[in-house]
This record gives sequence, structure tokens and C-alpha cells, in this order.
Amino acid sequence: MEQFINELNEAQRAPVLHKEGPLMVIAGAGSGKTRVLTYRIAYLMDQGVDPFNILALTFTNKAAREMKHRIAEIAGKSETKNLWMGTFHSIFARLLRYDGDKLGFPSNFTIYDTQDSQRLIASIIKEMGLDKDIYKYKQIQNRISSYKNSLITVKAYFQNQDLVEADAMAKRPRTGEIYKEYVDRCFKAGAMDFDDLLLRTNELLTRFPEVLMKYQERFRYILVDEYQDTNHSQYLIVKALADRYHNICVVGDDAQSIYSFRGANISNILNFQKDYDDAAMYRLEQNYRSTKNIVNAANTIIANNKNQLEKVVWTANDDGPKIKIHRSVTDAEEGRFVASTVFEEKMRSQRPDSDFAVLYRTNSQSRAIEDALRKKDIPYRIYGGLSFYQRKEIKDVLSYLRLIINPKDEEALKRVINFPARGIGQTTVDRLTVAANHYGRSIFEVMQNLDKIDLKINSGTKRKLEDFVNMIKSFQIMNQTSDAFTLAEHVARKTGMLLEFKKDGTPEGIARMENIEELLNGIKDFVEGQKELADEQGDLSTFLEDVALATDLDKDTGDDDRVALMTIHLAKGLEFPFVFIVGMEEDLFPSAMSMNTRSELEEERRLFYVALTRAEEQAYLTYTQNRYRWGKLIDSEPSRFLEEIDEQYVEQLTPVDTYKYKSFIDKNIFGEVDKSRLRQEKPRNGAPPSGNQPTQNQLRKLRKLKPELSTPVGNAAAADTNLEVGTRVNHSRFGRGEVLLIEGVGNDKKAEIRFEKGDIKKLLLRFAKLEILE
DNA sequence: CTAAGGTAACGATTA
DNA sequence: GTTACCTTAG
Repeated sequence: MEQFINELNEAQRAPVLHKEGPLMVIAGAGSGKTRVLTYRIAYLMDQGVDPFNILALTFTNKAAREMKHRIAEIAGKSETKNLWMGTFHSIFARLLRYDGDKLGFPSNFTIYDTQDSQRLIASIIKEMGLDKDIYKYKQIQNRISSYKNSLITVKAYFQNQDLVEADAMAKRPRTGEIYKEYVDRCFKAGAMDFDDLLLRTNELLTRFPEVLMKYQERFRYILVDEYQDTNHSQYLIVKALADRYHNICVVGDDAQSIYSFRGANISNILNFQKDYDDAAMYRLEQNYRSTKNIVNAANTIIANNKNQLEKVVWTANDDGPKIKIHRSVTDAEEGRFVASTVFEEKMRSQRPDSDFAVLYRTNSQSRAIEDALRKKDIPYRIYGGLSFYQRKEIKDVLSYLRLIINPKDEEALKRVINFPARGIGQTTVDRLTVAANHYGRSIFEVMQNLDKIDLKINSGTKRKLEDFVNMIKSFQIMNQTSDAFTLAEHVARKTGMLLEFKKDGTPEGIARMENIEELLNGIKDFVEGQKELADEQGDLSTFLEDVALATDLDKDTGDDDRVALMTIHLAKGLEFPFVFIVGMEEDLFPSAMSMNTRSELEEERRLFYVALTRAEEQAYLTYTQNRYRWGKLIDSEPSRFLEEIDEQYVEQLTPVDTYKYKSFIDKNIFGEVDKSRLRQEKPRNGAPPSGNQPTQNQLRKLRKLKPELSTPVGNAAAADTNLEVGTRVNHSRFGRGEVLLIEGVGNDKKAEIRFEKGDIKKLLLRFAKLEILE
């Protein structure tokens, strides 16, 4: 242990060795915060604290895994297993599985993801007969979520005149009713959404003092990472649990608070010392990650914020190269700059692809970057966006599994009751829903008692419903004896899902089938992993919980030598030698939606601070003069943040015009862009029809009718190869093969290829990297 | 009453 | 590009 302690610098050692009582560690970017947390836990264990009494709350499950791994090396594997360590959501989901019954929830409650919540809210709005253009389900879901994060229950909502009025002013006077119905329906379905995991934990701890006491005794040492991003609900949980022993250690950096949009409250960290007047305060200010140029530049940026804790981040590292700023004309050119810079740097200094990251403010910016990287054959991985588990076919399989575990799960049931199609349509589902609400039962219960309830459902449909119920019941019986993998595979076959995708034969269908196979493999890994651990929790419901709370970052993919593409939010806590921050433009970064108040703007600035401090050696900032947004080309101005960096740390790769430059694209008197002056760009999705050009839809139709007559649009270079039937090709993954058929044009051009390994595949030429063999 | 296919509308903060 | 709504045929 001593040897490990010696690895720390003095500032890091102090909080590690801190004994009892509250402490706060303000940790500048790259100052070894994770290390302090890890070593502190190991040290506590070394000092004889039982790991059963330690609770560590991290920001991602992956971070928890990695920390556990490291602690195991120091303090021993078997003891480390007893630590409670994970994200707020996963830890308290676990707690609610034990004690949620006191609130009336079954221990096998379902966790609704955001999509489930939104679907449920959408159907409530519909059932209430409200105008869906006024009551937008996403907005309503957002509101409900923020109520929950602030611990505003339905009751509290109706008691709070301000809130009620605010919703009435927004022309949505019935928001409260929707909220109520939503909570009731979740309860009836035995389901909790993400926010409930925290809200219900609070409820549990408040209403049942004996439960609170139990966990206070259990968690005598509490550690919270990324404390600046905790919301009110999380804050109260931590406060309640720590109330008895006061052994609370929070670690964070107010300068990196970037999650206020989901309820994070920066004052939690700013007020820590008020909450615990005996709190010790430690500062980690030495940055080990980045060059002087990067650290200093970041300091000049954050200095523009008023509301912050005092600290001076410094580094003993080299100066390093200056931060490079690049201007381009369009977003496509920005992408090309990124791709070619990555390429050059890779060649020049023999770097792996994984040394590079491209960070952006919004997910929609990834497309231009992807296109450019693909053209240069640079492997990349996009993080975030649609995660694997959110894909339709995956959610469908998971919904069957959820339904087996919890037949009251309404959202799961509605997803799969008619997929694959088995003749149970919307009308039938509506009637069942009405009946279920009327009797206060779940839809599944109603379906089990069809003959006892007078429903206007004809006998044929009744029969189909009975078949469905019986099928699910047979799965439930199987679940008692089989492991999760065997069951899931059986479900995928028995329901006909695999067959459904197989027979449709399109590349999409095959991709879906492969996705389901990947899911099954994932379940198999899980089952085997659990067997190894001899953890009794190797069952299906544990798997479903893991899945529900998994984020894209948690997933380890074997093949990791790729350029990382992600939003800045996702990049928090990560580091890369080379970082590109793209889209440094007004209205994009800072976002147009976050410039109304000072605090919003300060959060955008912190976001920029986070982005820049991800870089170890070299940061590139890029902006464009014209960018496609919402399918339209618009002018953009360089971000104000660019000017906030002290010049001495910056190198301009493109000449700067200190005045507002004139866009190179002329506009006509109506302010419309003259397209003929534009370099030819690939048409974007949703690009508005210009002049009397056919719309995308019309084009699609044309193509279907007579492929040879349709206009070749977009001629993406890769799709424009001289492939013809009979051409011999080589594919990086599938090997050699021969072209059997070519169809589609432009971006949709596909080739059917028989590979020597035996399979015939249809590939989109835009994606397939085919080498033509002579 | 259901399935399937077409069409228009919308979209894009950030998990 | 996706989704939800509408039409039509079975």
C-alpha cells in the first residue's frame, strides 16, 4: 500500500489519507481525480474499513468497472467484489429491487428508457384527446423529467401555483393531468423510468426511516465522483445517506459542470461547505494530461466565467505546439480538413487511429466528418446517437424478454403484441387498453380474462390474443429452468422474428438479423460471465437491468483502433493525444438555444473548456463559413469562444479577417443563395426542392419504376466505380467474389456479390470498400 | 378489422 | 431519414 501512496503527489495524497469526516476534492481537468478516488477507496480498505460499508458513485458504469479493477490490484480481488460501486442509477435500481416493495413495486420492476416514456406519454396524450401539435410528447416528457429531478411529485406540482400557471401560460394547462396519468400508468405497469430510480429512492428513504437507517449503517463511507453534475434528487439521496456518519467524499470540478439540461445543479458543489461546515477542502491543480499551451488556453477561456470556485490549474509538461485554428468554406470541407490532417499526422508520427478524437456540439454534425473519413479509408467509431440497444429489432427482442419477466410491462407488450404481424391491430389494442384502464388492471391481465369481460372483440381476434398469451406463458415457464441465452434464442425463433428478417432478404433485413444474433451472443457472454462469478444473479432480469442502464460508452468493442467521434458531453472524462473540436461557430457552439441567459452561456463555455482539456498534445479548432442545417445552407460566424483564447497560444492555419468576413457565396436580393456559385455538394437529406427539380420522394419513386431513366444524383465517388456483372472483386471482410447483379443509382447503388466463402451478399457500394480484381 | 404501401411533415441541442 | 398518418385492398 505504501508503495502505491508514494506514487501520488502531495496534493493527491492528502485527500487519500484523509480519515473521517466530510471532504471535498476540487480537481482540475487532468489532475488525477480518478486516481485519488481509486486510491482512497483502496486505502480505506487497507485501514480496515469493510468494503461492504463503502459506496462509490461514478458517472459511468465503465468508470466503475475500471476503478474496481484497479482497486482489486491493490487491495485484493475477493474483497473488492463487495464494494458497492456504480452509477447512481444502477446502484439505486439495485436498492429498489430489495426494498421497492414497500412502495408497491414488484422486485422485478421494468426500467423504462426514454423511448418507452415518450411512447407512453404520446399514447396518454392521444387517449386524452389532446392536440398533439400543442402537447408535443417529447416536450411533455422533458417537463415531467425535470419535475422529477427536482423532486416535484404530482401532488407537489398541483400545490405549486407557479408551475401550474407556467404550464397554463404555455397553452398546456393539462400537463399536470398528463403527469398524473403517466405516473399512475408506470406504477400499474410495474415500471420505473430513469428519473424514478432516484425519485423513488428518495421517497423510500423519506417514508421509511428504518430503511434509511439500514442504508446509513451500511454505507458508512460514501464517495461521489463528478459531484458538479449531480441533480437535486441525487443530492438529497447522498445527503440523507451520509447524514449519520458524515463520511462523505465528493470529487468534482465546477468548471466542468455541463449537465444542467438534465437537472444538474452546480450549486451542489458550490455549497458543499455550507452543508458540512466541518468539511475539509482539497485542491488538485497540477494537470498531468496536457501541454502548457492547452492548459493555459483553457484557463484563459474559463476565466470569462464569473461563477466559480477559485483554482489555478498548471502543468509541468512541455509547451507543446500551439492550438491550431482552421476555417473552411463548408462543413464538407471541414470534414476533409479533419480527415486529411488525421491522415498526415498518422503518417508523420506513426500514430494509431485511436489517438484521434473529433468532438462536436450536436450529433448531427457527425455526418460530414464521417463522409470525409470514409473517403480516406480512416476507420472511426461514432459514440452516442442511436445505441445498439435502441435499434428497433433489438428493442423488439428485449421487449419479449421484458414481458416474460414482467407481464404488466405495457410498453413492451404494445411493441410486440403484433410483431411479427399476427393480426392484432390498433383497434384491438385500443379496446384492451380502455378495458385495462377501466378495471385498473394490466392489459395482459385483461387478455387472460377475455371471456369474463364483455369486449367487442370477435372470436377470430380473441383466438389470436389467446395464442399470444399462451406463447408468453410458455416462455415464462421456460424461464424458470433455462438460462437467459437459451430462452432468448428460443424466443427469437419461436416468435418468428428471425425468419421474418431472413425472408425479406434485403440488406437491411439481413443486417437486422445479424443484430439479433449479436444480441444473442451478448446474452451468452453475459450468462457465461455470471456463471464464472458464481453470482446468483445470472438471470434474465439482471441482464435486462444492465441493458436498460448501459450507455454507449460502457460497451467495449474488441476493435478499438479507430478515430473517436462523439459529442463533447460524451467526451467528459476521456483524453486523446489529438483532439479536433469542430463547428466552432456562433449559434452552434455556443448553441443558439443556450444564449439567453448568462448562466446558460457560462455552461456552454464550460463545455468548451471540457472539450479543449480532452487534448493531450494537440488541439484543432475548426469552423466553417457556410453550413448545412435543417437541409439548408446557412451562413455562420466564428464562435465568440475563439476570440476568448489568448492569442499567444493559438496559430491560425487560415488567414483571419478581423472584420466580419463576407461570405463567398453571393446572395440574391431575396437573401437566397445562388446555388450555381456553389461547389457541387452532395445533396443532403431533406434538402428542400429547389426550382422545379424533383423532390427526393419523387426521385425515389422514379428510381423504383425505371432505374435507367432516373437522374443520377449525387454520384458519390465510391458508388461510381465501373462495376458490372461479372466483375471480380475483393472485400476487406468477406474476401474475393463475383458481382452477380447491380441495382440502384447514385448513393443507393447496390451490388449482389457471390463470395468465394459461399455466401451471397447485397452491399451498398457507398459503404462497401471493394477492390476490383483484374 | 387488419396489413401494406404511400405520402407528407418534421427534423436537430446536449444523456 | 424517419415517423406517423392516410388510403386502399383483402
